[in-house]
Amino acid sequence: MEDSAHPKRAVTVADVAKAAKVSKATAARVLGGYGVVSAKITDQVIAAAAALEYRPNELARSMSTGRSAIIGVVVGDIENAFFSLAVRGISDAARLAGFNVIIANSGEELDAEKSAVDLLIGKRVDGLIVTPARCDSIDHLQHVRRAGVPLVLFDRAIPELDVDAVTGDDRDAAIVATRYLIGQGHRRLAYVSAMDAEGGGLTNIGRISNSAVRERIEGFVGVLTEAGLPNPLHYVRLGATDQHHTDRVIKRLLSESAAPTALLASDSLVGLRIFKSLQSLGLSIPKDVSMISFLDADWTSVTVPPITIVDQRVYEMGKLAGERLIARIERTPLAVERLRVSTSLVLRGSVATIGR
Amino acid sequence: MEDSAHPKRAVTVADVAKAAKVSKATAARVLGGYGVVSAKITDQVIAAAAALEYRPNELARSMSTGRSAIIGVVVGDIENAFFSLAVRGISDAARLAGFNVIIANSGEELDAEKSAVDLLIGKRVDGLIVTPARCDSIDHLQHVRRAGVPLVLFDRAIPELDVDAVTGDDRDAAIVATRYLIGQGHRRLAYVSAMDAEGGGLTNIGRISNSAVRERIEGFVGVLTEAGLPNPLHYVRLGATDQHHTDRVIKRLLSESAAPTALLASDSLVGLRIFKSLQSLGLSIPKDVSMISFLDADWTSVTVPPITIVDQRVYEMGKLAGERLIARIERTPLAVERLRVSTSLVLRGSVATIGR
DNA sequence: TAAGATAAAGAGACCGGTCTCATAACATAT
DNA sequence: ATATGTTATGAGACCGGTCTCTTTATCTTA
Repeated sequence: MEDSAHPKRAVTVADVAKAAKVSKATAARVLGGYGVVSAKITDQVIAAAAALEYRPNELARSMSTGRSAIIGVVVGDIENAFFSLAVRGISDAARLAGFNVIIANSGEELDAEKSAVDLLIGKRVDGLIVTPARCDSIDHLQHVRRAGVPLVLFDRAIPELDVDAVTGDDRDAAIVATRYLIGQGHRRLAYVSAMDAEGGGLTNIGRISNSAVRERIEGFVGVLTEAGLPNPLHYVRLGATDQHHTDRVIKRLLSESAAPTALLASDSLVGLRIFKSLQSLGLSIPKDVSMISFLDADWTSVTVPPITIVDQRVYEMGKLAGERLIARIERTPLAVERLRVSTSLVLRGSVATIGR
Repeated sequence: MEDSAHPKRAVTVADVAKAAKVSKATAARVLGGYGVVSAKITDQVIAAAAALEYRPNELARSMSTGRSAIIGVVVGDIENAFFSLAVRGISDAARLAGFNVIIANSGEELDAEKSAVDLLIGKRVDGLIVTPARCDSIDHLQHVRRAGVPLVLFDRAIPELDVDAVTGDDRDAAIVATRYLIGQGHRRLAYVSAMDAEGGGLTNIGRISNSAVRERIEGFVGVLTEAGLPNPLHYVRLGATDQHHTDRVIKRLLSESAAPTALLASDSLVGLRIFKSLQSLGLSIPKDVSMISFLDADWTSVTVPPITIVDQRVYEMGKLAGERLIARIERTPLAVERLRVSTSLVLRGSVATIGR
């Protein structure tokens, strides 16, 4: 009984060596799978290791080799379907190459992101995939580079940082979705994002610190402008951070004199909140308001009507990021680039055609 | 340029010590935050460390202290909302206590689970939370205990293994849901699970290797038996592993002569698949068929009708598991126990009252 | 002012692997 | 028989921290 009371020093190569009556170096060669050892001795060592239930101490191994076979991932919020799908893609790529994954959550907060990065560097991960919360604070990321740890940005690019990035083709996605809505006869469209509304209104798109958000808004605004629609910036609304705030944003938006007839949701969480807001306002989709959401989330296909979405192929994005990072870790010579994963519009039933 | 070309040996305490003109031991005391050092020397060392951008090597630290401040988590499938919520609960508990989390996926397969456990033990995690894929193969888990690593089981208990477990109150949940359906006048109910149907039919409940699944089925069958309803085992259907298989299971089930009027889905993924199956069969919920799903997933509240669910409070389960493990790691004296997190039935609109 | 107590800094072993280099044993060539 | 090469094993340094033990400097107190 009380197994755990005796912390029972773990079995080491030295123990195995002694049991097999060989030197530590020889036992290590067998157990570590390197160097040359005769068949007879190999068997002895393996038998001894099995008898003692030897398990290598990966920590010690990492210390001397300098490689941990771990890749670190810093995401905004694991609970978000976007990230959990991405993580699966990354994990799959990692496993295929013999790497493991440590996940850390930033909660989209810069400080948490910094300490997560520090911690993972401290654990001597072989490489890092980061979803930067902001693209204007890059000291900690530059330090990663200076430390010689390969880095791949995910979902958001930072041009000033000379490093690989895997993102969706956000501008294009927004353009396609917006054009589609205009094609269906909509003339007043709004883009709703969960980004924190610092100060409230949006004045300068260029200042948006998150490239994915910025590019989508640029695409959206660009199409509106190109179509000669008035006051596009007015139709970009931020701050849909939770159900309560979303309700407020949507309510205000729809009670304005030139209320939009179609809404574009920046991600599936915002989309779900908007859907619920509309539901609670007693509005029917798409009769009263049309909507399009980003990300092919579970819920979008079972609502009435099912939601037209921009499919981001997040799993592929994650896999690509993982593969890219591993290529860097293995020093494959590659130019630094931004990999864009194309998106596609999946038409379902949440967009009405407006008569002309 | 080419920062990463020079792998640039990381800065160590020795480097900092040299720069601060003190001994390695003294620098280590300052940097490691232990022992006693004068204010003046402390400042010198801190300044040197900052100038050199020293980052402690946690690997080395773990080697000498024997503690890694990491807890390992082996889950069935991160992509499943159940697990990603649980992981958030675990992570939150961990962060509060200064621990980090490594997540490994088993894909609900025993071999993958074994190697994940081995790997995490190899990384010298301070403790382990495992969702055992099967409750009848416990060698690898027993080895964890023998290695002196604290272990907490999650979602599924294994009585033969004298170790803490955090689960939902699965039997009770199934009983409450089943009784509710019967109370609404249903007389033919089916329980549909994603568990692999080895050989097809279910013959012996006691043999089900997953305690959560078994207890729910026991609860379900128990209530049916108690209500005098015929042939309860016949109404337990396994193998709803993907949309295709679920379609087949549901189609067959509903085309039988004594087809059920209500379905109980074992988790939210199965629930979603059932919902889609019913939709594609042109059946209306709850007019044609009633259903209840486990887990308060996103999609369940936005369907028409919204789905009545058994709320499992997964976040709390995860948090509890994390806290329990940390208590074990810190050698808090506690009796080994099974912690059951109670569930509650959330009535929405997917269950019809059948006239009598 | 010398003896003892106390505080601060240094020296070096240790954790458990990897890996270089030295050595021993044996085979082949001259 | 001696020189040379090849191969298997052993000895021990090293990775970057922690931590014990020793030494040195400072402070009391008689």
